[in-house]
Amino acid sequence: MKDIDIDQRRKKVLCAIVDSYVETAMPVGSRTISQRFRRSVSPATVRNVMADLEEMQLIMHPHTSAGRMPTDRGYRFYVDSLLEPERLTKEEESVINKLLTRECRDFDSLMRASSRAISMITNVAGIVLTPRLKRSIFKHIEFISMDSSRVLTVLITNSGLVKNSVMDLEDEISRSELFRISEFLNHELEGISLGDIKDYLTRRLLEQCDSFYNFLKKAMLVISSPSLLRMDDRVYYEGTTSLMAYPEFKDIAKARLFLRFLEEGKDVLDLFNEDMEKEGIKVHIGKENSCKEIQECSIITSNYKIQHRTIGAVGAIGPTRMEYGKVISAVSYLSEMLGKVLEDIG
Amino acid sequence: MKDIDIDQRRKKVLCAIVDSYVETAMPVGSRTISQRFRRSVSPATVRNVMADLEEMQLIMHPHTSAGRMPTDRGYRFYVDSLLEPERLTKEEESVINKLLTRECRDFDSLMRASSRAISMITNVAGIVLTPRLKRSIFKHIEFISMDSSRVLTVLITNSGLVKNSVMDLEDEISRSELFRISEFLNHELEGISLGDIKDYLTRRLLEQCDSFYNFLKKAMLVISSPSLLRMDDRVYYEGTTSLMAYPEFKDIAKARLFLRFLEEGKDVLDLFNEDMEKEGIKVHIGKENSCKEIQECSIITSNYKIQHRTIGAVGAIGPTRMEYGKVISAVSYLSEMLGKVLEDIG
DNA sequence: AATAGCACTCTAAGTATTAGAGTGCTAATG
DNA sequence: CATTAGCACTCTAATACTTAGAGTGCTATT
Repeated sequence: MKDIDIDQRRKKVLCAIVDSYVETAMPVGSRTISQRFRRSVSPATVRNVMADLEEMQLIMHPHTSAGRMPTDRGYRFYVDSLLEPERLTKEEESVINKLLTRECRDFDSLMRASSRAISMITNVAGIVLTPRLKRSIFKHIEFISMDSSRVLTVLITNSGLVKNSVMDLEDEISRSELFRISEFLNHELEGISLGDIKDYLTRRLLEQCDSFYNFLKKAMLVISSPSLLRMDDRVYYEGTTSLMAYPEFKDIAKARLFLRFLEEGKDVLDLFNEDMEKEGIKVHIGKENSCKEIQECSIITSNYKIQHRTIGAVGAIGPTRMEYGKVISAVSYLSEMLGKVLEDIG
Repeated sequence: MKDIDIDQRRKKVLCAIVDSYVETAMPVGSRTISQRFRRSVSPATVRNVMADLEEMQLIMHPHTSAGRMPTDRGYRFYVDSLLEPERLTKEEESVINKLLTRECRDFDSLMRASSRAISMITNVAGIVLTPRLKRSIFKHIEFISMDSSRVLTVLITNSGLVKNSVMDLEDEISRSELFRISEFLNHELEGISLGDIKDYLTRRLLEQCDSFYNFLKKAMLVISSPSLLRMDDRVYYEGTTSLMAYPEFKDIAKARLFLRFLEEGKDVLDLFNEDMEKEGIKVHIGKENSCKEIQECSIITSNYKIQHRTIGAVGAIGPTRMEYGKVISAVSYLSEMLGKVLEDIG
């Protein structure tokens, strides 16, 4: 190893430190690294390299006589520059495939199966956001009379999401009118994204006059029913129990704060929504996260798409000390598969 | 206190031990009890009573020089004979009411709000089972064409549960036939419980002959679509994070087993299903539970009803050391309210 | 530049000590 | 006779003390 570029060696050492620390959760000593390289370098040399890496703030000391562990910056460098892309094994892929196809009948199950799939393969918590209603595309609407004053609206989107909501009509609109409205909407809104519907109808409204005007207005009233297009974006997560086995969560108070953070859901939702604007795999490491509850955690996210349109996001969360390679591949693969499954059932 | 029936005193002491232990989680000494009775009895006397209670296996010693704590039998006696029924405060009731009415638009939210309501008020985990499909009553069915081969079935029950499921038709049944089938079913099945539908149709089938026979057979095929009446009974639970604050869960390994137990869900479902056959509030204390993961926990369950028919169950789970009075009232009140809310939206 | 050697540091695990909370028993008391 | 005071005894949990060993950083050597 003598004639290797010094920077190359630094990289290798950092890599070894990360790998070893991820595996054992113990600060890594120079002896260990030396052995990892089959003694082709002495511990003393490794110590010198380590001193350099520490100066670069890529690794740190918990105390004088302890080994080194990666800093957030260290992980960042590892993820950006050292990690070569890997694929899940055939077995792992088939676990995901089976789970998704088995549970795809019902939307709720599919979401839960997806988050469970990630957590099973990566051993960290899996997170799945339901398809954003606003990004989904209108497919069909149908009104079903429940009793004298109430109507069940069934809205079908291209993501296979069927949204039921009950409307109180109070006799403003007759049944026959409602039937005409549904015919009109089904014809008119084909292929329009739910987020654009109101704008679209408003524009139509301005173009029209007289007799059709009132009809359109009623149609608009119906489609604007608060519960119908209301965001009920939900965060599914699973696998927190596996997380509790990590030494990082041995302090139950910390574990509790973390769980509360997930249970609360708001911040998770915001984070994922923000990430959804960007393409590809996103990685947030430790202190890079603005929420203090998860500053010792890392989050990996990815979008899933239907017909090349991003409609939702999946991800994983666990301690900063995680197997980034595997988690990234799992999140990536799942996002792809979930898109496909949704496309099939949509 | 001298001239009080000796049994009466034992009861009071047991009661005091339970109350104090529930509050502090520390074994209760004779001094403490004596003070609780404003020194009307001396610690020595209390010690004698305690010795009796211990002989009856209602309380125990963790070790010689520690105070007493209730045994499972002790809690059982406390719950059955000592606890007088209490009501939630107006504030607590209004917390439940607000939560349920605010989240009642959508079924999933309602279930989650219910479990959260229990956990918020009792500080233990709240559990809610979705209305059993088989116990619900048929209200309306509608078929919506999705594409050439698939049909979305929308089944509405009296519990407001709207069940969507997709059917692959493969041209066995024409659209017009399907329409006639829905009209037939809507007319015929009014008021029949979903669990009885198959039997009912089979009976009808045997009565009929010739032309109508084939029609009935197709109707039956449709209603028997595996995903339609398939049990997808689900367990909602919330409030596990509050649970983690209890000293009982300071051992993270135990906490993990417990969480896994809930996450798994199967055993919870079985337990609640079994309890559903019985009326009123059911209490399972510690070792009375057959699942070893929860033998240091107690479970309180109650049914909820629509039109006097039991269709589901709610409950709470926490450490045996819980405020039984409050938890029982909360579960009881919630089950009542949930039934009402479901009746309203059904 | 790489390595061996060595003094030095710090933790974590094990051991010892001790204060005090609480008991159970016995004898005294109204 | 039920109740109580007194007292010796027990056990825990907290604190302090000790020590082995893992690992470093520096210096001298190859």
